[in-house]
Amino acid sequence: MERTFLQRHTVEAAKQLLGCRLVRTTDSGRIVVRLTETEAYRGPDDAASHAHRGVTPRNRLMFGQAGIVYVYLSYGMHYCMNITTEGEGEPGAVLLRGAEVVEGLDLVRANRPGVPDAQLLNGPGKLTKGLAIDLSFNGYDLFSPGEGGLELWPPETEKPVSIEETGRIGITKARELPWRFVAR
DNA sequence: CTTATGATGTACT
DNA sequence: GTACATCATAAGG
Repeated sequence: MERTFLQRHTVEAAKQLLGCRLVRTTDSGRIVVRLTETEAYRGPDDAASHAHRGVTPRNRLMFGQAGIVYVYLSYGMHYCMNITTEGEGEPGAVLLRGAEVVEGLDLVRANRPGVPDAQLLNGPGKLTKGLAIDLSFNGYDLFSPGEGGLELWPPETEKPVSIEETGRIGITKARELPWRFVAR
């Protein structure tokens, strides 16, 4: 996987991330998931985006280079994970909203006690909890050499995933933009 | 300093 | 379907 994969219009990047593998390595073992739900967030043209009104300390990563992990605390209790997109100075990020477990099911279960398998990772806060991703990953470079416990791998097959396109979820502004994508 | 708000999840009716 | 927990952030005074 290369950084150029994300150096493009965020909507394109959000679609191409579907089917990709996110690999999380911890002391307890390795978790591999397949991304099944993403949402694109841009800048001035996107009223629902954190970057809509320019740079702030929180959203600054959205304005930097692509391939950086952007994590923030949502509603005071859940973490949401994004991957930055576009070029330097052009704001954009893709919110990871859902995934399915490919490897390490018991590790994910351990992170989500009492939850049925079908609901382990079907939401942005659930995904970060299941993969044990928190604010310490904010600013993490997916493409820097070395071991950090998180990697992005291409889809396992060349076969393109079929994509369902809908309005975004859980926002009050710019709901009409069809920037949510679900792998079918 | 103060205050309103939210890219959510869970429990409950 | 509705209620609510809980706090960093951003914007305003």
